[in-house]
Amino acid sequence: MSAEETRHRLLETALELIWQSNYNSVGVNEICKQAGVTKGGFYHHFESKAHLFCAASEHYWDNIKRELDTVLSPVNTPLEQLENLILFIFRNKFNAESACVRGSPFFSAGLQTGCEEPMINDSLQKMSQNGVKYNLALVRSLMAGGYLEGEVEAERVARLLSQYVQGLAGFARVNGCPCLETSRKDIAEAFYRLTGLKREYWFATPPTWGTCKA
Amino acid sequence: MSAEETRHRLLETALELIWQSNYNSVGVNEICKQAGVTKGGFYHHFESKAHLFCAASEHYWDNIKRELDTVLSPVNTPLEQLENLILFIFRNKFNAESACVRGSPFFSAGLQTGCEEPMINDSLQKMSQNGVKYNLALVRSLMAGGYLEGEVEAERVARLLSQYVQGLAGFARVNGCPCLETSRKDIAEAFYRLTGLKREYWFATPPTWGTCKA
DNA sequence: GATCATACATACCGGTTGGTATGCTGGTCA
DNA sequence: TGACCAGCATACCAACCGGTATGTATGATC
Repeated sequence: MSAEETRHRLLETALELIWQSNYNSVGVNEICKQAGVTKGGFYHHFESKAHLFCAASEHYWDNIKRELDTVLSPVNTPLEQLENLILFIFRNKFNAESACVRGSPFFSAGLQTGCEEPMINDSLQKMSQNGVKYNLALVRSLMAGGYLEGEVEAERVARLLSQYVQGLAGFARVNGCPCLETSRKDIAEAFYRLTGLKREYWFATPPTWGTCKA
Repeated sequence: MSAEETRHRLLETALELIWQSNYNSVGVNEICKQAGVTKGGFYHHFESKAHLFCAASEHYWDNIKRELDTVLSPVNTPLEQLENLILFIFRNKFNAESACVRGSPFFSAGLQTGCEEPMINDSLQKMSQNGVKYNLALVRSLMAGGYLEGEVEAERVARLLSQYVQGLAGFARVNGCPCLETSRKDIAEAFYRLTGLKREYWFATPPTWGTCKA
């Protein structure tokens, strides 16, 4: 196993484990064991657990960003962008194969709060604000296209969307995820309502990005 | 200090501490120290940390329920109920004096997830579903009063509200809470949008329950 | 072939965790 | 007056935590 691969596996494993629970309850030992790396290896690549977390969150965002840029690509119409984003969030929050809730460790970053490390809080904040930016872009293009009704304050609506997305995973995790179709409808309807999308466009646009497995 | 008072102080302290962070990162020692109770006292009253948590969540819900029954009292009009609930959530999520985010440990229960104890997950689920029930009652009375536009599926909307509330604290915690007035407007607008409240009623109803300090 | 840095592996550390065993103390009751 | 018991207080435990000190295998460089 090469050095780069070791590092990569630590990042991915940390994501996967924190994904399933949270920062505080995932130990370095567990990450190492799961990744097949010894503690010496861990601390060779990362200064501390907090540093790993920050590196992992950046690594995660790199992937997300690439997908989001596709989802919200200008080649798509605003309505398609909206539908694609809904689909994207749905797919990132729920694991269709195992019908369990993954919960997106950083996008819904608040789940991790409560740790004192300022470095981590900064990292989470950056991640969250990145999400708001993409929502803002979407809302603005919907506005420009005349798809929204009433007067819309774009920044506020973008924030509302982020707040909602933030809560999605937590709610689903606590209450279980009995019906994936329901979850997807929930997300869609929340986005329609929160953006103020005109009724005539509700559930009117087939998604163009990727395929929905559920 | 009487036995009942000791127990009560443990419950309250546990709430306060978990409030500020989460279940995993709050230790029994810290709870005891903060409550002025020794470990022997703790384990005299509670079988385990998990048992304390469950008892605390029930204790918390007892208080919340009493407030919610006032907030959503039938003597208030549906619009007043809506505004009161918004105010209630605002006051429970944000601490006006210290301008910090409290985050309501059980109402937005998902913040705590990631611990393996099934007993705790059950407790959180119960708490979350209680919240949905109250949202459902509100939506139904808004429906009956003709305050909503379009066709509304009450259960879904109630769930959307809970999902949103769930995310509020997490988002605010991560991103800070620079302006309380903004936060309150966010909550209000999200509730108006998610319920589908007719535009003519937006920000039209002065709250009747308690007073807003912010 | 000697040198040397990278990339780990192993063993260990002090501190903290949830939990327990036991001792003590003041009030209740026969 | 002595037995009894709830209601703690104190001391302690094994397990685990994040982190470190040190040893070693391996490939590149001169």
